[in-house]
Parts: sequence; structure tokens; C-alpha cells
Amino acid sequence: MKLEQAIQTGKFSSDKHKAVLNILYRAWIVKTKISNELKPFGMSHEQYNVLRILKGSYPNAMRVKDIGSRLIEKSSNVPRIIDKLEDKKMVQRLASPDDNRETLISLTASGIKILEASTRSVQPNTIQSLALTEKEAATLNQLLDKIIPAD
Amino acid sequence: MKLEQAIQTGKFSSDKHKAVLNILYRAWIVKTKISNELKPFGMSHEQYNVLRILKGSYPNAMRVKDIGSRLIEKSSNVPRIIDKLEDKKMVQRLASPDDNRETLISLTASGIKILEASTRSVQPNTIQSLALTEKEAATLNQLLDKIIPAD
DNA sequence: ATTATATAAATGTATATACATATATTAGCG
DNA sequence: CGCTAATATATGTATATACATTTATATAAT
Repeated sequence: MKLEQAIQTGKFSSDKHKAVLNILYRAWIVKTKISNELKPFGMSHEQYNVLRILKGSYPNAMRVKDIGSRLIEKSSNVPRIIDKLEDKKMVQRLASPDDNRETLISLTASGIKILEASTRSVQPNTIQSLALTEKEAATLNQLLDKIIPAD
Repeated sequence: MKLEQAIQTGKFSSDKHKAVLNILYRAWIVKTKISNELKPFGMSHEQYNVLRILKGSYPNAMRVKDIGSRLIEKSSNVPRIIDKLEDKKMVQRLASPDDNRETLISLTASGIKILEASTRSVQPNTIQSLALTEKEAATLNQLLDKIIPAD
């Protein structure tokens, strides 16, 4: 769907302005879709992201702060997300051998299983179904990488 | 900043996959920036969006549902956002002459003033500062319009 | 060694989001 | 007309987000 239909607007002051709204809209769509796919697994989008990050270093555990640095939304409250995942026995907290301030987090066996099952549900309905060629996706990435200055 | 740096990741399984994460990341950056600019005005991003929508039809009032249909995030709770804006005397609720189920919302004079002041703060730090030409923005919009299927 | 500073994680808190339900009113249909 | 269904808004509720504060530990400086 075009942005114009989605927000019932005919005109934008510039393509730049439209691009900002468009990014916000596409992000909202993607998040909503992923959340819906995750619902049967009793998992929020952010919990899913943490599991995926943990899988990246599996079978090694990760420090809470390193999980945070890999999350897209930097204001996420990682300890609270871990709490939820721990309640569901999908991850476990371990003491760090070299620094007692740190907590190490590792995926449990059931965490991996649920992650894999949920990924099989999420991927085809989000990433894979995108109506873009790889070449277009590459162009999109170049523009997105360029769009936000400094930082 | 490139996405790779932002989320400390070297590789993505495909450009398509990266594009999805990239959209989520850029949206988060934009929302954070706008929220920061709005903070001195005591307004949330969503409250700001509603004011901008109302300005589009000013001096005509708008129905709650029509405001909702123009918002990017469709799960927004419009009556609650209106509550907050009404508390701050930036909008007012009016009875609808042709349907008593409806509520009409209109900007107040002070609402317009605050909206204009906040826009002067938001625009240069978000839209205008984007490191994109209008042509690039147009390409970006084409790709974004294409990316999400059906709906 | 003792104090100050920095860091890591957890906790507290206010607001926002997502979604379900309730209330009021209108429209449709026998 | 009287009943049902649909619509518009508001309210309720659980969780998430954003951000400040607290607690514990480690590092640095004198």
C-alpha cells in the first residue's frame, strides 16, 4: 500500500518529508506484523530480538550490556526483557567469572526450540515476503544508511 | 551512521533482511530525535502528530475517527491523546451537529502557536537535515512504497 | 589503603501502546 | 415501529518504553 492511502494524504511538502513519514509507517507495519506472528508463542517483539541476539553467540553466554548494544531500540530495558524470558525458562542468568557486576545470559534448550519455531513463523511473513529484489534492497539500504546524519 | 555500527553486526543473511532492520532502526532514530525536540514543549510525538493533522483542516474541526485514519500508527488511542491535548488547552472537543456519537476536535489559538513553535524546532533537526537529495528521497519512497505487500 | 569515580545491572516510575470492553447513538430490517 | 446490528467514542487493563535512581562492584588517584 502506498503511504498516501495509508495516511489519507494527497500531498507532502517534499520527497524528503514524505520519506520520513514513510520510514515511520513501514517500521510500524513491520513491527505489527512481527508482533502478530509472535503472539501464539507468547513473546513480544523485543523479547524475540534478544533471543536472536543470544543465538548469534550461542553456545556462548552474553553480557547484558552487549545484548543492549546490539538492539535496534537503544532505550530498551534489557534486564526487564531478560526477566520475562527467564520466567519462561527461555534464558538463564549466570554469574560472570571475571567481573561480579556483570550478568551473563544464555539461551536454554527450550529457548532455542521456541526461537526456531517462532522464526519459521516470522520470516516468511515478514522478510521473505518483501516485494523487493535483492538489488532494490541494496539500494534501499544505501539510502537508509545515508539518511541520518552524524551520530 | 551505518546500521552495522549501530547494532554491532557484521553480516546480514540478505539485503532484504538488512533492509527490514534498517527501516526499524531509522524509524527509531527519527522518533527519538523528534521526541527530544518536543520535550521542551511538554508534548509527545503522537500528540504532535495529532496537532499537525488538525492543522491540516484548520479552521475546520475534525472527527476523532478521521484523525485516527491519518495517523501513521493505527493502534494509537486517539481519545486519550485528545485528553492530554485538551488538558493543555491546545484542542477542544465540540459536539457534532449531525451525529451525536461523534466528537469534533478543533485546535485552539494557543494550540496553533505552540504547534508552530515546536515545528520550527522539529523540522530543521529532522526532515531538513536529512543527508539526501530530493531525487534520492524520491527513490527511497518508491522502494518503501513497494516493500510492504498487499494490505 | 582510602576515597572518589566509573561501570554494570537492577529497580522504580510515569507515560504510551496495544487491545478488550463498555456506553451511547444511529442505521437497517422484519 | 421495535428489535438487532453497526458505528463512534470513551474507558479499562496489561505490558512496553523512556528515563531516573539505586545497588553492587571495580578501577583510578592521592
